[in-house]
Amino acid sequence: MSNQKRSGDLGTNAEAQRRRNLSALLRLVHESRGLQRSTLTRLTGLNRSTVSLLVNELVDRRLVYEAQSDPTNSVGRPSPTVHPGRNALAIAVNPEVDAVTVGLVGLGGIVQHRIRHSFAALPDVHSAIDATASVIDQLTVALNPDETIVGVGVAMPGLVRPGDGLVRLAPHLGWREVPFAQLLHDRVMLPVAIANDATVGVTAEHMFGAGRGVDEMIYLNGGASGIGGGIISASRNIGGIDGYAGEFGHTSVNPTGSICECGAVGCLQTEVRRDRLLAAAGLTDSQNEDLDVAIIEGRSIELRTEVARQASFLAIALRNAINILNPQSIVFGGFLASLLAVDPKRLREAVRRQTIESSLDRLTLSGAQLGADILLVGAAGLAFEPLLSDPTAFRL
Amino acid sequence: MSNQKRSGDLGTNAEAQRRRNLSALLRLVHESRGLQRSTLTRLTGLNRSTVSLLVNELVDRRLVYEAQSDPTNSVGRPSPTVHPGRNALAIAVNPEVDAVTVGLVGLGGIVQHRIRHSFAALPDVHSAIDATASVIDQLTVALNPDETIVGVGVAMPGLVRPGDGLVRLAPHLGWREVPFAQLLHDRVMLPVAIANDATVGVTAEHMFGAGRGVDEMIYLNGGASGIGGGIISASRNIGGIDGYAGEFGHTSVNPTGSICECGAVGCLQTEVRRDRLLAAAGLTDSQNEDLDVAIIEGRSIELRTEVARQASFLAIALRNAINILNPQSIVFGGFLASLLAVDPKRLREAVRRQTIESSLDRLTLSGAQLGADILLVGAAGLAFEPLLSDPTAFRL
DNA sequence: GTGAATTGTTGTTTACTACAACTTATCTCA
DNA sequence: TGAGATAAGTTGTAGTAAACAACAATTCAC
Repeated sequence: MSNQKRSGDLGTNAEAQRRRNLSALLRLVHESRGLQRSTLTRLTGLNRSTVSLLVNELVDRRLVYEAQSDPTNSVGRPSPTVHPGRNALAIAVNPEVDAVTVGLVGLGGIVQHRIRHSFAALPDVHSAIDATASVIDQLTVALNPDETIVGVGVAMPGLVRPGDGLVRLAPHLGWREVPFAQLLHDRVMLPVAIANDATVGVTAEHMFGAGRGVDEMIYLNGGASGIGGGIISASRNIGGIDGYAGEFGHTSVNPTGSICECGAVGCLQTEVRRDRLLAAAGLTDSQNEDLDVAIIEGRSIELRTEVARQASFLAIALRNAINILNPQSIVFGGFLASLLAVDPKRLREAVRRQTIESSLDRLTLSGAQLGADILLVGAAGLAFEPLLSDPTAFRL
Repeated sequence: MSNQKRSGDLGTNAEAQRRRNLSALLRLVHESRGLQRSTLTRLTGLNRSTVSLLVNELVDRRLVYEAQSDPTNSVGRPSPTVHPGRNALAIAVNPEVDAVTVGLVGLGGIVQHRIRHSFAALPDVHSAIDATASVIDQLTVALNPDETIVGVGVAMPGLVRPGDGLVRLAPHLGWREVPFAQLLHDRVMLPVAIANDATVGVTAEHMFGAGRGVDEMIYLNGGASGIGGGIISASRNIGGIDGYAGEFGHTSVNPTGSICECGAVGCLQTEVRRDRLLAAAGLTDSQNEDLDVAIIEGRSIELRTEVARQASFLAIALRNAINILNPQSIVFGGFLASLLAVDPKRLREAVRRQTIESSLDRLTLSGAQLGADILLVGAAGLAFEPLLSDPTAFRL
């Protein structure tokens, strides 16, 4: 590559300008899953003729395609709709304790295939890599010749070092200092990007779910293994210096509470736990699909009491998050969504009592919208990132 | 103004490119207080000849000036040093309960004059505006003819709505819904920008103080009226949707603590308080300059006990902040700096016990460096922002 | 004092977007 | 049904900004 000039530099030259403009257009098309060329003109502020040239370049590169728009009943020449191209695909991977899920995802965040490979026992790194790689092979073999995998994105339940994708610690998988990205790359020979699962989740909800159009949001997910979170500010992910930001599960809500695996006392995730809800509901671990219904129905006094107890601890964590980050939206996933849904007013009121009035004015609390696809969509977003930030490097 | 194209748009045209490059150069010169042209070439990645043209344009606009560099003992033609221009000045304002401080600040964050106007009693809005405006008049009358005030920046102890600069609530001044920016603008006929004092403080420490070169930092300031904070992530201020982010003083550290003026229980600032330290040190409110020395010396058992107690609550707040934001640096101002300085290892150890190991690896805890100037430097930064982001609009 | 190294300067070239004029497609209303 | 209005795609030209290359200036090393 002869050109030294990359986006890390502060200056902008003509080539960088075109890269930026193509990137802006492709991102808009990706995030909206298709919009009119005239809308692109308005949103970018670029001249009509320039948008025409740039869109044509994206069409040439097969990154987008144009189609007639639905009749709009308005005067003037109809503007074609620009859709995300169907040939650029990403592989999304989500390793868990009992399975690895691999998805094939298109631009626009559309999950086209999903394959879940179950494990009989907690997988070690090599069997996880083996399984993942063989599922990826299976997916890539089935591709049409004109379809291209631009990369692999992994949503990892653990702490991941950005840059090299080293998994510092994945407590529930029992992994420590595992170069997962490198290992997977060596097997599938595709670019591999990794991030924490909650980080990936917040990006997905921000782009395609409950956080659309929201610039400042927090995502909190409650799973079997604890509570994870991600932060979006100014429409960008807040990762912190090592990518470990968003660990709301380890914030203090009860200084007299029990000891967390992290060593601290009274973490949010030692007090707000799915297993306690399951126990209060009289369900076993395998019945966790029934938990949401049980919570909403408030089946027993024990369950209602536990729900109320956990909601009050959750409110403390929310108070801290709100006072620190002043978000516009907090989105709840997993069983936390049920803790909200069972009585949204109660949770909101509990938070209201603890926060500065103004901070709550424009805040919405809501459930995640992407369901089972959230981590696949988010992981695919990691894989698409190089394409979106520099479309000039890709021609399908 | 005939050109509709402004930076809010996503697209980039030639004019925007030049604006961005001039802005990048001027920011570098401002933040470094002077660096060599060859360094600018390296940092921006632009061509030598381009930097030459752009710097000349900034010189023409009197925003920077060039001077011979000190001999460097290295081969090659010496590169001149580009210094921030001396003619562009900002007015910085910091209203407090007993006085308003007004400063005259140059590019590079250099405070040239500081005038403190004391109030006999808590000022109402109009007397505060009157006093501020008259001090500003006093400063502007004394200017040389070639010096220009580019704007006024205000560091406000309270919640400020970005955009229109409405002061939603300044509890200690007793102000509520005060259009301070508008009122001051009407009097001095200069652009007025306002932000919360801690927000302004973190920007100042980030640019010129303990946070230089740090991309992810938190600033926590302990004053008579409580604890405020500001957040920098990816080198940008995190304000939240209404600019109220960073209110670490109202995060929960003690669910069984006392009731805060915000209505919640056990806020950091109900437990970590300057007045309790003064009382434990046997000092009156007017002796607060002696407090820092007393804390460091550990004058009495009462004081040492209170310091230890407050440090343990501070550690809980830090734990939460670290787990949420994963900062590289936390900078302490006011009496919090003394709570750190009296035993940095103890505080760090208390935090270590509560946080994920990896999050602490690269974290530094340190005291603020800018001293009394911090709010003036930060407020001036608000006023300089339009100049820095679009130097093409200014010619002095 | 000569050569190597680094950087400023100048004239030319290249690339990208804006602009203006024209064309196309749709709706409205007589 | 057709003229006019409106909106937007298309095309050729122009303008602007940065890169590039060659040269000049300055310093150090030997």
